Amino acid sequence: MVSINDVAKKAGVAKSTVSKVLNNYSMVSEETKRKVKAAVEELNYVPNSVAISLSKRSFHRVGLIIDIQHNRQFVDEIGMKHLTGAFDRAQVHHMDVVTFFSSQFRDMTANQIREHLAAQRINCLIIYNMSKDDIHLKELVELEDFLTVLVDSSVYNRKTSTVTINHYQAQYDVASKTLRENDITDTILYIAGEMNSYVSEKRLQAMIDLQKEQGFKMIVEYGDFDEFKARQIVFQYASEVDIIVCASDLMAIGAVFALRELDVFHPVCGFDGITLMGYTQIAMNTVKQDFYKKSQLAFDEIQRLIEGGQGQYIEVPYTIGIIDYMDVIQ
Amino acid sequence: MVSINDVAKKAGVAKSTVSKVLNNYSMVSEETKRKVKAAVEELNYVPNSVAISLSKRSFHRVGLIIDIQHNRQFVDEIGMKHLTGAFDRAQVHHMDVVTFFSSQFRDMTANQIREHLAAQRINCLIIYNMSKDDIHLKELVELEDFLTVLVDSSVYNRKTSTVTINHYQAQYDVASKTLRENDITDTILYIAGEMNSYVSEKRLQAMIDLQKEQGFKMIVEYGDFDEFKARQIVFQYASEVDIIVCASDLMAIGAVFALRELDVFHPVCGFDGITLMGYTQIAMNTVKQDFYKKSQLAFDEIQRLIEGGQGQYIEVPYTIGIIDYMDVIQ
DNA sequence: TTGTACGCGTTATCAA
DNA sequence: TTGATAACGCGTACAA
Repeated sequence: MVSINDVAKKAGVAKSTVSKVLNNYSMVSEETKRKVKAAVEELNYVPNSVAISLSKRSFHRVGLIIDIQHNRQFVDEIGMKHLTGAFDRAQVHHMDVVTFFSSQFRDMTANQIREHLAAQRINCLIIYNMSKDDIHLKELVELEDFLTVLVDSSVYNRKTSTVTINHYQAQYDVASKTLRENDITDTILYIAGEMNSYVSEKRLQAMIDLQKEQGFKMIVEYGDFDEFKARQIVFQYASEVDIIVCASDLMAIGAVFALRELDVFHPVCGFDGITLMGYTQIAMNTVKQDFYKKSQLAFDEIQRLIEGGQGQYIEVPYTIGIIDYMDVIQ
Repeated sequence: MVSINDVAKKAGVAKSTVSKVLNNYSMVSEETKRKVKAAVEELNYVPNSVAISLSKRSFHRVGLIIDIQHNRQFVDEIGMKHLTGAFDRAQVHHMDVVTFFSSQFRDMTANQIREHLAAQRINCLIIYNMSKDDIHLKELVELEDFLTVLVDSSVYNRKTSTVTINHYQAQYDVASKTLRENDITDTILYIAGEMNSYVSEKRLQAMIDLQKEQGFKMIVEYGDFDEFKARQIVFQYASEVDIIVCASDLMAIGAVFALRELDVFHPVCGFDGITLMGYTQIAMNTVKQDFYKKSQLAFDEIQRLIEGGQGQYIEVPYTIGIIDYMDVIQ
């Protein structure tokens, strides 16, 4: 490979001078600049980011922590959109990115995670869908050793921002819209997400408040964002309820398919606005959010934190509606 | 962060001794081993992989090159399975992994790509679905500067292996099975993949040979693996054909939905066995392959090449069948 | 069996 | 404005 020494030799200057040209130092003559740049061009020289990150104190490598359970079979389009959104911005900002699964860290203490990340010279973190069960990850965020952006969480401090939609309001909106559109709203089955997930908690709270306002009967069951569990919950309660509100589209799909097998109809609404919904050709209300953009925004927020900004809470917009096949294919 | 010096100090030995213990050198006393290991435990020491890769010649970092077009809306479950499969094995082998999109390299020459990768100290490559349009990527493979595994391609040389299913045989099998199961097989519409894709070429050849054997009429159109294009091709030819064979499931789904809108029925078959198919509840024959396992295997093959193995052509199994919703959810 | 010194590619600090 | 030299954290010949 071509190193800074090769460039220096070709340009007839010292390697420290090459470094100065490359990093836009002011105290360097136009003549040397020209020579160095010519040599760089000719040799296809690309600075070694590994060496830079070892040497430079201010070099930033971003760790992406996603929570994909690839043992489950389902389509994980959300994870992919998170990744591509972040990778895209990383390229623009010329930053290195390393991907992790949160499952890797489940058996580690906060300090162990910290050293593990530091050992890869990672100093920035984007954590997607951090659960309260990830206690050590949460601890890590509170240590404030890394510049962190949480996606769909709610913690923030000096060095930590959160990028999220308003899960409370969104759940409230999609549920109340679905109620308005239907006559019999006597009993509602709410299939919540995971017991210890930040977003699940907020969505559940919205349902509880809605119930207080409108005074319907509500059965709450945790589906753990698992399509199969949602399916089984529906088999259990289908006869007693009028409307089913789900905390995720995947569970909503599981619910609708279960209802079809039982040959009964109840209105169902979902949450997330995943593409998959378009293919099922189920017309249900859901909360549409752009995971790709949200992840891009999270990366830009990392950039802001690097530049010295304080951690903050950022709310991104969502819309309520039906996902149609035609929306999905173009 | 904790460095090897901290461990050495704590254990009361030289840092080179620590290094020897960590890398399982034989010439070291049980006593020092014990001391070093105790210090490592206590300090949560994790070796800095960035420094290792800079220093050690034999350290291996693997670049993953995937070809996701995230501008298109469709669900990209295949890409995600490729990534998770590779990440999984990387963890087992304690190797660093860096992800790239092939689109990043479209405007670069082979030499530029080489320097770009070398600058990140990458010496191994897994390239997914390399197209013939990626001429510079292909050139790069031929330079043999990297240990490379191609997934679903056909090139191989001393330093390059290919992991793939038998695309020719699979296309032949799924098409002839679909023909057998239906009476009217007068005219077939074959919606091929991309003009310059290795796999598309092989799949098309299978159809041409099948046509010679069975003597039906065949219309061939390129759908570029694009669901929307497949849809439009079907609108154009639906009235003239009896059976539609597609080179991908996504195009097959596009075809079926188009037929539904036209309110006509023709048998359709697909290729890949994606989970998405289960949600559409379309009962069609397709080629089922395990992208997750294939990617794991590709990573293990990298390991074999590292250990000095020669590049080879590896065929993995596939099955023909229908993807059912129940298969998909558990 | 253990410790010393150098190299990997880069940036940062000084002296020239 | 430039160039020599010391870090960064690690592995590894080679010397002790």
